[in-house]
Amino acid sequence: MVPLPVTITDVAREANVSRATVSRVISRKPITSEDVTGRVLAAIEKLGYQPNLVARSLRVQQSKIIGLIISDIQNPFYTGLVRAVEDTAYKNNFLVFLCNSDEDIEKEILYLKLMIAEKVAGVVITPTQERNNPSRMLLEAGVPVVAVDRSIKDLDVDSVVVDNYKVAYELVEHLIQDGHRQIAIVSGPSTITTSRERLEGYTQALSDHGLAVNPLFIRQGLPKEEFGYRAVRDMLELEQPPAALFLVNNLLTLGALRAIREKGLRIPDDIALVAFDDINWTSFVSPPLTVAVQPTYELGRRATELLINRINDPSIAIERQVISASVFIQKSCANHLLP
Amino acid sequence: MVPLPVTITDVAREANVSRATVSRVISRKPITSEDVTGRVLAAIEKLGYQPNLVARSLRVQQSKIIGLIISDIQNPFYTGLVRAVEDTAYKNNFLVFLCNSDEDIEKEILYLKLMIAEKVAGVVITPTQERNNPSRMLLEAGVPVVAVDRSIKDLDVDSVVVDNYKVAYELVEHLIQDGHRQIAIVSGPSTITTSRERLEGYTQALSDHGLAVNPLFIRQGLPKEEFGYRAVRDMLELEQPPAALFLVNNLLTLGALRAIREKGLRIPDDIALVAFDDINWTSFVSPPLTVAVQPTYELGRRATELLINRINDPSIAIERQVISASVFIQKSCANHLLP
DNA sequence: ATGAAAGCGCTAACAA
DNA sequence: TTGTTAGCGCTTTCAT
Repeated sequence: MVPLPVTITDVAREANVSRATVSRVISRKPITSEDVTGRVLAAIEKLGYQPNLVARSLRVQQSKIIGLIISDIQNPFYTGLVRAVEDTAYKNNFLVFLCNSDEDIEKEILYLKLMIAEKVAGVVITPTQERNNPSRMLLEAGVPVVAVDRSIKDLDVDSVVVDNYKVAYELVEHLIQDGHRQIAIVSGPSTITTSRERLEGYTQALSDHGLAVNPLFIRQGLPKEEFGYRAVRDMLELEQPPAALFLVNNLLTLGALRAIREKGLRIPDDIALVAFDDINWTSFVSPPLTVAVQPTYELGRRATELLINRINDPSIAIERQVISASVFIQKSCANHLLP
Repeated sequence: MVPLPVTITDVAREANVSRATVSRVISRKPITSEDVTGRVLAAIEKLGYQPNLVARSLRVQQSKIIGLIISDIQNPFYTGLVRAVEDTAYKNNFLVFLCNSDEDIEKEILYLKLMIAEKVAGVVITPTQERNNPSRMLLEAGVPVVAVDRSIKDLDVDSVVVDNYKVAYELVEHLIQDGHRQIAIVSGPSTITTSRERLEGYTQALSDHGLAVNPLFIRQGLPKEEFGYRAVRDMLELEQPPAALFLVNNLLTLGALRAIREKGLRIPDDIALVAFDDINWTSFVSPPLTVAVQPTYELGRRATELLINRINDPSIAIERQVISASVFIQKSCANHLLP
């Protein structure tokens, strides 16, 4: 019951060679004779030797581990992204540390420090703040970083993002073209890249079409279900409630749907709705929602590839990739006032 | 741009003490004088020292990392579980390696070897196979294991599972009490604990109520959306199609819903349905489905606590915790043939 | 209460 | 082609 770990020394003794030679065989250095290679391999097999990666990491001063710091794995949006990171890491023989930061900058900092302490090879992160981001610590410690989904200002890192401004603009413009004038937005705080950019797309679309921006129709809060519910419920109580809603993410949309249902309103007859993010039950909601589906898997895949490329060659140029989201026009935004 | 890592030696020099003393201060050994402690702390602060956890792990022969091997993070069922594992690990100052095994035993083995090689403190796993499970390797290497959601036969490990047999029995019995006779099941392969137990609950409920078990009504395959779709589509083509369906997980249910909709059938008028797993869009499907909601977060939390307890004291008795799932009876199982 | 020294398992110079 | 040796950064005896 005392599991004595078999080390490289045991293998060396068993194969009658030095530890260095065993090491060479393991790392497939093409400088070992067939005879010796065979003996070592046999000894490894016989003893059931597993190399100690911790020792190797210490010695070579870098590990085959990448850190993934995201806001919340339970958000369906991030699930696909996480899966992509894991898949891509797996293909390249990396393991991944999963860390949930919960939009909490202190928690994010704590995890960043742990990533440095664990000497990870690199980090993929959805930064909580756009400005003054603590990821700077990583760079100072020489750990490559890739920002995904959200950007980091004034920090020279690779990033993979969606064209939030443009897509938001399109969604809102679509509502306008359907004849809507009273369009409200429910968004996250402007410290988050995506929230800020989507809000900008919204206001720009309104003013480009000569529509006034009504402050009562702009709600910003924690981008979670609860806030989506409260914001929409409140706005529906207004003297002049909005006729159309723009929800900037899936959780807010969930909350909005709850408020709308509670109020007994129907989509799109009583209120129109467009939103960011696929919600995998979209096709079961009637009518289907008009949404901008984000390529979450692609985001994660590209971010991880970027990171691994940089790990392999830190000198390559910083890259910023922008992917487009696909807008699916569906019935949820029709305007019943029009013919 | 060359980030020179500051080590314990640098701190020692700065504080004019030995490395041993710095180490003592860091690990809060209560045997350092106030004077020295202060100097060391100041030096750490000044130099921005971060301990190298890899070196520590090598030295103390164990890390503050746990491995999590699950079938697929993209399955909503596992998302809550993963989150719980991460939360609990975080509270206890552990990091977690996220590994997707994809029901692939080879991939599972590869990850298990990596966990051993990385010298993790313990592993939480949803084993792919009930029998002859490769987790044996972990135990032989002295790494504690906790099985969650599924069990491992003939291996002495802690586990946290749901009472699948009982819950399945209840769901099927409910259909029977609603007057259904032609009840089909779509399940996973019997090598997976949960699939086997739920199938057993199904057959037992049928025979306890004097109903024959129709082999045509038992479908087993990869527990994914695609198989759910194919299995239900095929059965609906039968001369004598089933009048009620029992889906043993969320993905299969998704597939079933697709097949049912494609066929133009309505629930429960044309076909009744009960299922395992919450599907977060349940409340938006009309009518709401009768489902057994599994306490996924609780599963993950308890499993991780069990694991950490065992890491702290390997001598404690093996524990098997069984949690109950909550059955939500909703309209999806009503029998239109009855008054 | 503190320091000196050894060693965790591995890899990489350097020698042979 | 192979072996010898040193050392990655840390903790922990054992002295003092």
